[in-house]
Amino acid sequence: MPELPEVEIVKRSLEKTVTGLTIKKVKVNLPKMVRTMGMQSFEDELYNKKIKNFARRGKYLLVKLTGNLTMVIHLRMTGKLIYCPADAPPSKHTHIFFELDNNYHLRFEDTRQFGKVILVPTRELGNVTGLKTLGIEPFDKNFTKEFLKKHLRHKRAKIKPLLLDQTFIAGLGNIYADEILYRARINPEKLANNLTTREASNLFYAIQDVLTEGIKYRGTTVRDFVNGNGEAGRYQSRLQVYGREGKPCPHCGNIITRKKVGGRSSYFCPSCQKLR
DNA sequence: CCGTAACCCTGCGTGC
DNA sequence: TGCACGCAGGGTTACG
Repeated sequence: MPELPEVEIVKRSLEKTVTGLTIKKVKVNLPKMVRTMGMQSFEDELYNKKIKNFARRGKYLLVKLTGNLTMVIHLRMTGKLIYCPADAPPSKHTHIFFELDNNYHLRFEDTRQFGKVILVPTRELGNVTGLKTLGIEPFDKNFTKEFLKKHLRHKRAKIKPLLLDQTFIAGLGNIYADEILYRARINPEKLANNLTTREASNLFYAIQDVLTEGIKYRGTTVRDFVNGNGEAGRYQSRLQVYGREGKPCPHCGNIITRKKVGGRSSYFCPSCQKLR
């Protein structure tokens, strides 16, 4: 499931392959995957637009095009962007074809159809639902341990659901949230305002370190994540707790538990991450 | 303010 | 072997 590191990896691979190319034709097989803001036709508006550059905000990928247009792409759980030769056979879940001027395609595939591609005039990016309410970037210079501590102080929510709240910090999903809490030795159900200064500080470093490692290992492929070239990530081999229910904690050897917290499966070590 | 659940959807694991 | 079922998941929205 693409979280910040996976979206960053997709961004970096597409930057290399499709920057500077021009979209010659767009074919949308599943119209609900697509939306436009203030335009009638997704296909028509994209005709002859050149791909200028890429950006990422939280789990959103932003594709900047000529004509002052931006494509806002959210992969949700199973969305993929694949750069491939025009004659490569499409998968049965390929919903959008972007035909480029070099006889290659950029394709959007999404098994579960939760993803979205929104075409928007760049000046209206601030009106895109989800994007406009995003919280701070984990690698923003203003995201510091003081910032984190200060904002945790008056939150009464459990820390895990809070980490997943995109309007608080942008880009964390279920896998990295569990890995971060494990690294910081914090129980997912601990209330945010009960975290000590030390714990808040540990949490801050865990957020940046775990995400940095996720990027370094090119993302986590649990089911089917691939980058823009169809290559899997390698961070799944580094996971300490996520998906490891019943297995020994790498630190203390006790058994890793799974429990629903805020409606999401949460994996943690009950002895390293005490509620206390 | 916070928690819970529904919604969108397909694939997969489980149990009969 | 096959079928029915339930669960998983991100983010938004609705409701208590």
